[in-house]
Amino acid sequence: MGVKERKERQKTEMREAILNAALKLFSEEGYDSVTMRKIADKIEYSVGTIYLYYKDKSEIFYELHNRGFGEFYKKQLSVQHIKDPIERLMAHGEAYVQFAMDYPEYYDVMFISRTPSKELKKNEHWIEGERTYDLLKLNIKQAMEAGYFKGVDLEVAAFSLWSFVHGMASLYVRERLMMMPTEFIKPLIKGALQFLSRAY
Amino acid sequence: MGVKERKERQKTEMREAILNAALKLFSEEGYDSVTMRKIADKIEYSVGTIYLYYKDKSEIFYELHNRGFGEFYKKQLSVQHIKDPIERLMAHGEAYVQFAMDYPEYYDVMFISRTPSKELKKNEHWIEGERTYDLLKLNIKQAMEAGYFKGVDLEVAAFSLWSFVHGMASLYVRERLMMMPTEFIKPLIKGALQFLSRAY
DNA sequence: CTTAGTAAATAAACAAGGTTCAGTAAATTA
DNA sequence: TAATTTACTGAACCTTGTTTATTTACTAAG
Repeated sequence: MGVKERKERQKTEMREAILNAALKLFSEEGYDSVTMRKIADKIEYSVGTIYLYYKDKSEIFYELHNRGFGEFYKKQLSVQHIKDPIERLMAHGEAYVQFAMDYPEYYDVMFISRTPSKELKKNEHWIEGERTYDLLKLNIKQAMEAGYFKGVDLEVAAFSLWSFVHGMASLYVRERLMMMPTEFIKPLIKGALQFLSRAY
Repeated sequence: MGVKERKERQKTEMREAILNAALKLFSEEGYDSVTMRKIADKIEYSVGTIYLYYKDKSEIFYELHNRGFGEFYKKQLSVQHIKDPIERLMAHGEAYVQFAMDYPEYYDVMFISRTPSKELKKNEHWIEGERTYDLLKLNIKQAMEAGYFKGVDLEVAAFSLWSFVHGMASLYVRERLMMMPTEFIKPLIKGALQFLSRAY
């Protein structure tokens, strides 16, 4: 009788397998050069099978995009217990970059990869990102209440901090820091976060 | 006779025509949705003809990319006349981001795209970039001599400033600012540059 | 245990795009 | 004018996303 249940389970397992294969391939080669046939090969099924589980290639992308944001948000929350608003902001920034370094594939899909089908879901999928952006703004606001960021507009501050960490993250993920010795990168990032805090 | 000369001239004219058509199309529709057939249509020749002048689609792109790099460096230099080191640094940053906004396709290959041919041009490529990174360091050093950046390591400062402008540029180029009204983006960038200068 | 019906998976086919190449036309040279 | 070289063409090839007709595997009723 557990037939229906088993089928459900198998269906999600299949969707999972496709997703895993796709994530690996996307981060290794980028959206464009990943073909449906490569994904099919990786999971050892035929091409057509994938279309029984996902509408098209971009749907796979968006699913990964969403999961990435889920993980991401959790990481960001893990820093909220810190009392001092400045320390919390620093930790927030460090968690951001650390996420990119730990899960470069996800970071790539979330913030770097060219998004397929331009107009299609433009608004809808930013909602995911908005949560974490709001968290950043909250932390900045609290720092403001503690006397920091004097005379700075909240939107400007949020945009600045985001740009800053995204800059480091994306240079790292897309291997534009190759001319720096690996062991210097982490200290450089820490130093940069400290440098930025001079502006708080 | 000027036959040879005329042929040379016609050859460069043709290459130029292809480049112009391609640039127009690239900036209108983006690299991926520009087809060789569209370029051919635009210059009113057959598809195959293009391959007599350029090895492949990416060569057209790289040619444009190189021109972009030239423009880039010029843009950066155009700011060097500014006396005040802080104003100069601000203008430097603004020129950086403005370049990315004016030539998003160029910026993309220079600093975002995964490098297609592995080692092939990696070094040569970065040498181009190094020029402008050195320019940034020079400007920071001069600001240091004028009493700014007290207690900040030069490498950290350069990395920070680069990350910052690259962050803004790449969010813009890869369309991650879609949730902001277009007319707010420019002021936001200006505000961010001003905010960063508090750390100087 | 059979068998009709359903679900899952496949292979083949299509369209669109980058690229190649055999052939044609035009220009040049002799 | 004839031979040769150069420029160009467009059909054909290959890859990739997607669809569809068909086959295979499974399920459940009789």
